[in-house]
Amino acid sequence: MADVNVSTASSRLPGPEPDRPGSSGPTFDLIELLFFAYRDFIGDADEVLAEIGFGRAHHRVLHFVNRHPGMRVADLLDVLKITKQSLGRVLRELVDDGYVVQKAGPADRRQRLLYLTSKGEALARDLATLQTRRLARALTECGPGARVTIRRFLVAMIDTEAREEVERLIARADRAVRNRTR
Amino acid sequence: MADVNVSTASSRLPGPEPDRPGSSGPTFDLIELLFFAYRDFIGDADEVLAEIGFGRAHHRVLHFVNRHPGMRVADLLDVLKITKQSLGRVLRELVDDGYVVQKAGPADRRQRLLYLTSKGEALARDLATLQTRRLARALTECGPGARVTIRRFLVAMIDTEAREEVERLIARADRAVRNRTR
DNA sequence: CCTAATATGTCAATATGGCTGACGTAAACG
DNA sequence: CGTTTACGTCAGCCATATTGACATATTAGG
Repeated sequence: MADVNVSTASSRLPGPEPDRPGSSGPTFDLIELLFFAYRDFIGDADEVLAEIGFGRAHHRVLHFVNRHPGMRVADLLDVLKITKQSLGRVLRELVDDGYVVQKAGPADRRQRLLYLTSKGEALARDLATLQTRRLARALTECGPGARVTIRRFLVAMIDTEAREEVERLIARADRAVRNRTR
Repeated sequence: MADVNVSTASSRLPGPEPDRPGSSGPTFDLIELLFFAYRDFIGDADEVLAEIGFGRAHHRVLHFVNRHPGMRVADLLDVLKITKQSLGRVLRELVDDGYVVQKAGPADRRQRLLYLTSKGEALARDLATLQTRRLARALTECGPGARVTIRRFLVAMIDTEAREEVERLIARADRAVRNRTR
């Protein structure tokens, strides 16, 4: 893999050379801020989840099923990029506890399309509210127009190969929400 | 290519509608983008780390010790917000493999001040380079001025109680780096 | 000086959330 | 038919986190 070359190539001694890639560069503080920001962003929901014995894995499933009612298990695996064995455990707990239901696909009955129960929707809404609140607060502090910049930045941070799919995913979910609330 | 779609997508109106009361909120897409952006941001380093049998925990320690040479174990625990038992294992591996050294504090000899070896610095630099490169690319795509907005956003996402400490941490590290490279 | 507090390390047990490999079952497809 | 697809599941492993208890050195205070 190309990363091996990176590792060996830059194994020179650290010195006061002017072109040190890690030297406070213009983005070094952003690395740390991203770490702290993401930790706190996730932390809100973690507390709620811990109370009912769930973790982040459950949150991710709740979130995406909520955004994409009727999505297939395979789709979820693709989005989360985990194995079906890993997902299986989490999904079973969510189903057993009455947060998620699975219905056979109308056209292809092998599919187990995923939906949230009202209980699941309530939890997903609570979690989303916490994160939305933090985001809204942050956006307010950044002033108007910041949203567009920040959205563009987040997209630009995603692997170029994955961007298109992510954008499609979001657009499709937004369309679904529009239909539901119409 | 994908970039065309991205630019058209992000020049569109973001989200369903800018401000819709009672809906899933205008920040819903940002929740997902943050998830994907952070995953890919971390993913670069994960690959390198996996090759030498390390994980994210090692990365975090490398990063902060690199930024704060001579920091105490207690400081690290405070920053990472994990238990010393968890840190212990990771730290031992890093020391055993020659990435980190511990020296007794000059004033208080109970302290084991943490430093990177040149080997540790090389690895930390490699990892930082990957993340810095992604960040720099993303900032470029966002145009000039975006950096300020994004930095402000990331700070605003941090718990208000923790912000001051984080800002101090970053400022101190930047100062240290400036002194080292002078 | 002795005791208490501090900084750190470590042992043991446990949980979560990933992973691989192998196998089963039902349904669709050709 | 037989093959492929969509999904589930069993068994075991690994990484990272947790709590609780205890050990050791060193500093600080009455």
